[in-house]
Amino acid sequence: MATIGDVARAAGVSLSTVSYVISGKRPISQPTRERVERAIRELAFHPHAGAQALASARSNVIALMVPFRPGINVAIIMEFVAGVVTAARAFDHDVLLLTQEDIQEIDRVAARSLADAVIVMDVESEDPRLPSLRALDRPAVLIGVPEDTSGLACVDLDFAAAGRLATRTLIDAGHRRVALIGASRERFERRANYAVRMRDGVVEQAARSGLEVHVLPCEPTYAGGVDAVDQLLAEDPGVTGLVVHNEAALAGVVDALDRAGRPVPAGMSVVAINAANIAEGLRHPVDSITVPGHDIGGIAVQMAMARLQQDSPGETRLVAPTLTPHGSVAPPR
Amino acid sequence: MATIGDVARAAGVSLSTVSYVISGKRPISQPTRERVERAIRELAFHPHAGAQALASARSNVIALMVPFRPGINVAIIMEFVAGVVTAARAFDHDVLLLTQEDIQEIDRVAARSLADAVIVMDVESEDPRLPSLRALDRPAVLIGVPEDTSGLACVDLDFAAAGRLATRTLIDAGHRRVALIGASRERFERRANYAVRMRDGVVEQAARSGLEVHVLPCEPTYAGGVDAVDQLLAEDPGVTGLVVHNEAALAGVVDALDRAGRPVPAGMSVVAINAANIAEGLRHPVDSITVPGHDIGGIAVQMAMARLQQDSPGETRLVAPTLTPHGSVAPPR
DNA sequence: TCCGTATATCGAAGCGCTTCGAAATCACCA
DNA sequence: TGGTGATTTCGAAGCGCTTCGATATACGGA
Repeated sequence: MATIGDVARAAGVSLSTVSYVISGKRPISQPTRERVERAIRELAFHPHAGAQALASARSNVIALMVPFRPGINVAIIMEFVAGVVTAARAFDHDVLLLTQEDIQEIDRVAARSLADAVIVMDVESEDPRLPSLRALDRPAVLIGVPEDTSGLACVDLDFAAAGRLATRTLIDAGHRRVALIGASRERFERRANYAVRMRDGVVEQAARSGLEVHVLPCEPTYAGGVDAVDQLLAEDPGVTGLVVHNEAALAGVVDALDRAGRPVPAGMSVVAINAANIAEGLRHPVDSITVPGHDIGGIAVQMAMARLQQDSPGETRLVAPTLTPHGSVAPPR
Repeated sequence: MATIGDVARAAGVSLSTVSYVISGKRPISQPTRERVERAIRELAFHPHAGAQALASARSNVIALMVPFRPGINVAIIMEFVAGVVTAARAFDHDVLLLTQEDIQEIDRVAARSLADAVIVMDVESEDPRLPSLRALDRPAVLIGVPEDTSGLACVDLDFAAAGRLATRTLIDAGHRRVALIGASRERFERRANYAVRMRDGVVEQAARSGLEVHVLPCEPTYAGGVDAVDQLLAEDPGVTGLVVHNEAALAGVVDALDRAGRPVPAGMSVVAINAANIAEGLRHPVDSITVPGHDIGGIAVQMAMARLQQDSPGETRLVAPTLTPHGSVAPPR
């Protein structure tokens, strides 16, 4: 494996000149630079990551903490991850994978100077990792918005806006009785921020039109969706517009509506919030606000990089939702 | 951030003694070791990863190349990843994430000494990465089995055995007409090894009982499953046992059988191969051979670690399948 | 008592890079 | 022609750790 010394010898310059050619931190004359670059190419030189990290106090690695606990929405997680990796590479950084099982991993990675910055996914309202993250001596970016964001950098979909958008779509189509099939009761009880913000958005938008919303928590399974529909139609058969914020239950919801003689969209208009590539796999495709996981992951990296340049104050960035129609919203009959 | 020098001073020993206490590569007397360990604890010392990598020529990092291309089975990917990370941490290694977009990433990571070993997921029969992997100057483990495994370390589910097991389950229940709804035509045409091996296992097991198998490729969507069932029932209504090796289509298959008056299991017995946590989300749960992604990921790490100790010859490890019944197999009516 | 052997610890070199200050070179003008 | 400042390159120190050979100490046997 060639070293920077080999390159220097081949190009007939000093070690430091090669280093400056690579980093661009000092001006190097055109001819010298060309000789060095040629030597680098010919020797297929790649700087030793450890040596670089040691000398420069920068690892060029971002740590990414991914939730692996069961029940998590895998598709969307993968999108985030892909977005983070892609963006990180664009900044010439690599991504180190951490699991959520052990909070201490954050500190270990920082203390060992393994990573320059940390991105944490799936942050909850009262996340146990918040103290560590606040105390961390390097940039941290949270995907998800905790209750108290002071001093933190956060990014997420604007779930309140998504709730409003979904609801407005139904109302604009003429629906006057609207329901929300949301996250599981457990999520609401733990005050999972996305679930709460979403619900508040739906309720608020409906209130603007003088409407009330029937809110049903729902287990994140096919059966959960079926149960929620059964319950809804029993308690409130006049509902004609439905917002579904529960990806795993969506198929069950659609099927149950079908079997109840309320097929989408003739018998029930539906708007869902979910990961991309879900809406198409259903018996009846559903208008969707997809979580732009790739974009959000990219923004998280940008925020981390910015904070690596200069430490910035806390900031929460909420990405605006967009709705993709699939013909599941029709006027009420 | 404390350095090993701080620890040495605090414990009143030399630098090298601290290093040997940490690595255990030379015997250190009990009292000395205790003093050093106390100093480490009190200073919260963590060795600098870059310095360690530089001095020891070992980064303690495994690179993991994950497929992010669309259409991939996300759930199972996540299981692999989780298995790899968990196992890696058990060996005191971290995991660096690479995407499949760029083959050169493997070489870059190796040349920079960023990773000690590489694990590559979703390897195809004629994978474009095979040359790089064969030429690599450090251990590589493939998840998936290419056509020519010479000199390579591979691990995967034993799909042929899975095919035999699924088929035997149906035959033992009394079924004499059996079909396979498999991967997409495109997968078969590209000779995706898992698709082919699975099919061969099914066909072989059936042949042992003197039976033939109706094999249908199937698009990996809900609609694909519906289409496959329609086609099957049209062409071969006498089929009573079905093996489904197409996770995304499974829901469509089950629903289509339902609507065709052939509900599972009364009208059709079904065994599926899929990721865990899929079978339960269906209208009718289905007997499943789940891909043990977590285990396979762990084995991949073990293989990499073993090859870090001493280079071993090529080896392919196939994990035996296990079937979890969910009541979707009944005697033919 | 002295030597050989085993055990425990030390010291220094070196891993491959970055970075700072200084040296060398050059152009230009007085 | 010498001096000045700007431009380009060099040299050496140092980042924090590992590891090899050497030293120091202890112990048992002759």
